[in-house]
Amino acid sequence: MDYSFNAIEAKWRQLWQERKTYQVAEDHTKPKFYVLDMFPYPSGAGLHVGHPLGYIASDIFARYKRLKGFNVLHPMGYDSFGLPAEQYAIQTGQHPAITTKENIARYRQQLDLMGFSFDWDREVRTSDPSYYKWTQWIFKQLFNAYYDTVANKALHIHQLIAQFESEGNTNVTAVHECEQLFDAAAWMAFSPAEKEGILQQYRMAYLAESWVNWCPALGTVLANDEIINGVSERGGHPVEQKRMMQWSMRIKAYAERLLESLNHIDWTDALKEQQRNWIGKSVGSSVQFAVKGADLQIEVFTTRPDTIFGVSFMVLAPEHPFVAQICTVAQTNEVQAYQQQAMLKTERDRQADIKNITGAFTGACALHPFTGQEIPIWIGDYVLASYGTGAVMAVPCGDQRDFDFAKHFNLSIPNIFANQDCTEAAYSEKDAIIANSDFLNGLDTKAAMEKAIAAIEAKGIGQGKTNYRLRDAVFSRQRYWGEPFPVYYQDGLPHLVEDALLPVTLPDIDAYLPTQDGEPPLARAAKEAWSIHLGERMEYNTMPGWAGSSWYFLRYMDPHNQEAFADPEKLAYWNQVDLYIGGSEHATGHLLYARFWTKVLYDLGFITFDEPFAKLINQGMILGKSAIAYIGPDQKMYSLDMLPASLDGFREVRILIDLLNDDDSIQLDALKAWQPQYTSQEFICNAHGKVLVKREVDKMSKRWYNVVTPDALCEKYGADTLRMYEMFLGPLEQSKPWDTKGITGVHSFLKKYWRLFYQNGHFELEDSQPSNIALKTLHKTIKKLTDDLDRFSFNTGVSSFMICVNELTEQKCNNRHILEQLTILMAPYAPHICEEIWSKLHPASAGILNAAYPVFDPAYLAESSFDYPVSFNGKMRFKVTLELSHAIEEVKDLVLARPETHKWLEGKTPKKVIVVHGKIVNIVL
RNA sequence: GCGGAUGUGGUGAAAUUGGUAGACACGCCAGACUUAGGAUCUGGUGCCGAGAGGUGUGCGGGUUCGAGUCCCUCCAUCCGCACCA
Repeated sequence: MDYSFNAIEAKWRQLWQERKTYQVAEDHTKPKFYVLDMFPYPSGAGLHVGHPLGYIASDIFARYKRLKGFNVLHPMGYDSFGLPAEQYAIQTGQHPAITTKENIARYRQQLDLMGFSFDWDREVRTSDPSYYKWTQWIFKQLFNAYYDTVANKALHIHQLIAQFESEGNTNVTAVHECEQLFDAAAWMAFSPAEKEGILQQYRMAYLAESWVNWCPALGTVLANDEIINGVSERGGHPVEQKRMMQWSMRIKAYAERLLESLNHIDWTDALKEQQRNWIGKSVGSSVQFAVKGADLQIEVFTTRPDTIFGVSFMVLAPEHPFVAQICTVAQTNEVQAYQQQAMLKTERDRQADIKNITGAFTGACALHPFTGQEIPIWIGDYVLASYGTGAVMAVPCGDQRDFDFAKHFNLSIPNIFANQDCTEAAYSEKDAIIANSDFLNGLDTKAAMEKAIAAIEAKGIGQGKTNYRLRDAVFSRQRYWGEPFPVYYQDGLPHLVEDALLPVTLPDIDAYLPTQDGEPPLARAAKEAWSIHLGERMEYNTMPGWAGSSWYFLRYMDPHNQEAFADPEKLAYWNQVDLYIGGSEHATGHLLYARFWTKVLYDLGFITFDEPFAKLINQGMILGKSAIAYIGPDQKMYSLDMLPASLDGFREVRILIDLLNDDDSIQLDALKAWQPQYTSQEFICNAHGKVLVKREVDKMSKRWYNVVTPDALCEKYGADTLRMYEMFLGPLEQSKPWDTKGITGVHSFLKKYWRLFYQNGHFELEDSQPSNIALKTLHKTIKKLTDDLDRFSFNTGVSSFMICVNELTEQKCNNRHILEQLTILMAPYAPHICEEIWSKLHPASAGILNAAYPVFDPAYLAESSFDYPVSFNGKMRFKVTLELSHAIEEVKDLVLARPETHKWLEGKTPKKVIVVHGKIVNIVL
């Protein structure tokens, strides 16, 4: 009987749904296991074969854990706020909610085809008011929190206010930006506006000015990737750097904890390293340099206070607030011109372009704090306003960028290292002895640092300091399709909307664009359009994409709760995510923010764990294979093998891969029908009358015409085949190109597996005691499979099944026990076919996931002899089968006595013979 | 520029702890069955060589009895870099 996968899969999809096979609830009699996928943004293009890769892996693992007796939480939802829907709305006027709903429906349809064991009753959508009500609620907790450096955790802002009221802020131990000192009386005398202004400098969620990419023509802020070569991607308008009042999150307060607890989670070293670098801890010192003839102190942060005597100039970021004040009249034009120029560059451009050294002299000088020497103050765009203090003390002999700058502008490069030459390049190693440095002479870096910091502190011009590259996270977006803030303004001050009035829902507006005067789209909403309208106005910004995704894993635990973001008992039961699978592109965005919010919620007592994802695996990207055709100067399309030696005047065009035959030739009629420019295309065919294309690996994307969707493959080969093939492609973590051709191998394998159960066209199994050889095959497979699953090696798992089925076919095995055990092993990978077989084996069973996972017995694999590979100088020459009972010395003698050994010895005496028992023999000549 | 990853047959890959390189598939070649094949089955297939054999894991060095695996240098490709998600 044939393996009719379409019928089988449709049947089980329906039965699983009817029986609610994958619904879970808290069950204290079983150990819990939480398997999570990074939820998708539902784009208009639907899913391509790359998207489900991680979902298949996590589904296999979730099913495996269920078979192992765990209560498995395996949910799915949608990260459904985002720019693409908004852009589409701008173009068409269609409300993003409609687009989003349609896209989700399409995603769901595609996901259902693949047979995932998601508990869909727990679905969440970040754009659903019942969900973002709680995103707003969490924002409120952040607004009402500050970070106490002694308790080393976030505390409620009431505690801070109480302290202000009783003693002012002189003894406050909080992370803040408040430079003003006040006592209790002064605090009590402040106006509400003054009080709030001060509190903003302590709150975890606060309003402050930040630098943004402002596009005046579009009236909006742009992301770096919306800017191409300094102009907006849409429309090509100029973009400039601008300060703007924005909501921010004080994630910097958590820098040390985010760094430290990386040591306690099971993520790859690569990913942890990326987060460590992102947080960018550096230990050094702050130093103040007085400006000559002005009452100004320029503060710098340096990681090398030991090199302070090597300072020969200073560089400020072009945006540094002092620039205008210190610039001399003579230099004003040059400096302003340079500022203009720098303003047009994005930060990334400024960092990437180190070949073009640019800068301008302000005309002003600073005074060296120890020598009193005059130090010219320059501005240069290699210094970033957003890192450190936006100013550096330049030590050209010790820092390559400073060195290059000095060379370019002909500034002096004093050498402060004994026995190091600094005429050609800076010496940035930390192993030199300091010289020409007054009281630091003769010290090594470490000792010099300590002494320099002590001197700096003694002089009162700075202190030892730890700096982090991590910046506070900007939390406002001037967009429509995001969470509204639970905030209104009264007398110009932000106030929170009370809990009972949440959620503040998105008001309808007439166009999804900024207003004429550059206000965000929500400023267009009429008062009545808001679900709540308080004070003078509501907050017009919306939250960023990462707001909803920073806590969604918690909502899955209790998705319909209307009283809390989740029931504390359920939070305690499901606890951390045990396995999280998703793309590595989220390494420093989502994964850091989710850790941050988790820690805040932990500090405030809402959850009992302070890391969200105990174990994390990154799946690689599936790439597409584009089809590239060549069009000659004569406008004819040339077959790849008909191209002339010189391609002058030729252009490459990408054509839809669906228009190709298996041999990479174009279906010419289909091409002509595809796009109007090809309607009367002429071709230069090869000798076989074909037009071949070149295949090239690109990102899988609509724009390269190389997208392969799961739908058609499910239809043609079945979901089980597709699931196994995606796993078979290679290691989960690696990127790899998609090639549909290979899928037939996996499909044949499933057919071969199916045939094992059939004799003369009937489903028929024999019940006798299984043979030793079949038991050996089975147990070898059990061992390999469990080992592979434990290290998340899904591709080798599929190979093991193939080997097993090949061997059982060879053995003509039709034994019930063997095939039943194999079926349980395979159920996580190919759930439909295994469920179908299981239902034939056990018609009364509630489903294969209730079966017991096979247990490995090493007794079946015991061997008495081994094929020793015999190598000469490490090259394997022949094999000798020997009993494993032979000791090492006996093996050596037996091998040396062999005639083959004599042949390879070529009359020489072995210098050494190495025998590793049960592994190898190596004879050294 | 900074940070991370990856380089093994024609292709996707395997080799889990330093111990037989290329398992398992795709493709290709030869054959069987068939009216037919995008079905099924059998055999072969890293490269050079008629063969013996030589050679081979991005390049170049090193450690070791033994290196795809460890160390150093270089090269190439991909991903991220704070408002794409």
